[in-house]
Amino acid sequence: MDRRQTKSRQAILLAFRELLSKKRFEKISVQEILAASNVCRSTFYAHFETKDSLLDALCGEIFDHIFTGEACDYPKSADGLEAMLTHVLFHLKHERQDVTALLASESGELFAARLSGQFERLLLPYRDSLPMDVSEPFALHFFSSACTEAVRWWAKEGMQTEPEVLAHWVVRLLHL
Amino acid sequence: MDRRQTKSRQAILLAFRELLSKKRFEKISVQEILAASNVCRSTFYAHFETKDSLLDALCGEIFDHIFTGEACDYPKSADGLEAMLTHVLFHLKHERQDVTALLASESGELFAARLSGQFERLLLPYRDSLPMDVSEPFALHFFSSACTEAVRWWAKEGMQTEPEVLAHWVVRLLHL
DNA sequence: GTTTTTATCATACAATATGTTTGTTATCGA
DNA sequence: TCGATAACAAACATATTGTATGATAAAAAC
Repeated sequence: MDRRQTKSRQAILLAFRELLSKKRFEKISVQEILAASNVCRSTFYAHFETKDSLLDALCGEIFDHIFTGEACDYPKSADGLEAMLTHVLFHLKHERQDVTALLASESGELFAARLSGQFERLLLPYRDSLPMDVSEPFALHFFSSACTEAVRWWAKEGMQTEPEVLAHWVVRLLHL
Repeated sequence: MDRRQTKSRQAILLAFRELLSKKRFEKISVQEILAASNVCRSTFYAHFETKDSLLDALCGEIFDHIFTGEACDYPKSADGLEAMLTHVLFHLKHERQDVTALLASESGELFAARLSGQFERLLLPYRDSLPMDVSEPFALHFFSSACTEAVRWWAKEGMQTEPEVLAHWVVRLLHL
C-alpha cells in the first residue's frame, strides 16, 4: 500500500480516537475529523465511505489487539473461562480511552454487538456445560451479552474494579 | 390539556414510531418526522426540545402500559420473580408490534437501555438474595441487562417461545 | 534520472438539516 | 361571543454532507 495512504488513514484514525475520548460519536462531525487529522475532505471520503465505516475500522483495530492469538488458546475448563475473561478484561483496560468512549456513545451498540460476537466465539467451547433444559442458542446469546454488559458497566464506572475481580463476579453470577 | 396539543403530540409520536421501525434513530431527521406527521416545524419544537426527548416520551408511553400497577406488586419471593418476569413478558408480547420493531430496529439500543432501567427497578426488592461477595450495583445492572438481552433475543426470534418458558430459562441461568 | 501514475490538496458546489423567528390563521375554553 | 393560544407558513442564518474540479506533490515504474 502506498505510504501516503497509510499515513492518511492513520492520521484519520488517530484523530478519531482522540475526538472519541472527548465527545460522543454522534456529536463528532466529519468536519472536526478533517480539522483534527489535517486531511482533506476528499481524502477522507477516499478512505471511508461514511463515519460509520470509520467506526467499523476502529472496532476492527481494537479487537485485533484483544481477541487474536493468546486469548483464544485458553484451556476449556471452568478455571480457563475465568482466566480467559480476566485476560480479555486486561486488554480492554489497556485500550481504556477508546473502549470507554465507544461504549458510552449512543452508537455503542455497534461496538457492543461486535464485542458480544467475540465473546460468543470464546464461549463456544463451553457449551457442553450448559443446562439441558435451556435452548442452546439462547444460552450462548445470554452468556455472551452478559459478559458484554459487564464490560459496559465496568467502563461506565471508569474501570475501577480490577479485571480479576470483575471476571470472578461474572463467573460467580452465571455459576460457570 | 388543549385538544390541539394532544392531537399534534400524538401525530408526532405515531409518525416517529413508524419511522423508527424502518430506520435507526440517528438516521431519522426532524424533517422526516415533520413530513410524516404533517406538523409544522415550530410546532414540533414547541412540544419536544430535541429528538432525544421525543424518544424518551415514546418509551414512557410504552412502559406505562407494562410496568405500572400489577407488575410491581408481586411477592418478593424467588417464585415471585419468575412470575413477575412472566407477567412482564406477556405484556411485552401484547405490544409485540412496537416492541419488536423498536428492539429489532437498529435503534434498539436506546429502547433496550430504558427497558433495562425498568427491570432494574423491578429487581430492586430482590437485592437481599444476592451473593455477598459481588458488588450490589454491579449485580443489579448485570441481572437487569440479562433480562433485557433475553427479551431482545426473544424479539429477534419472533417471540416464538412462550413467556413462561423464557422466564424459566432466565431464572435457571441466573440461579435466581 | 526521467516518466508515469496516483494520492492528496484546495476549493467550490448543491443538497439537506438545524433551531429560531415572524406574522397570520384557526381553534379552543370560558 | 371573545380573549387566549396552538398551529401554521415562510423565511432565516448556520452547519453538515457528499461530490466534483483541476492543480500539486509524492510514490512507483521504467
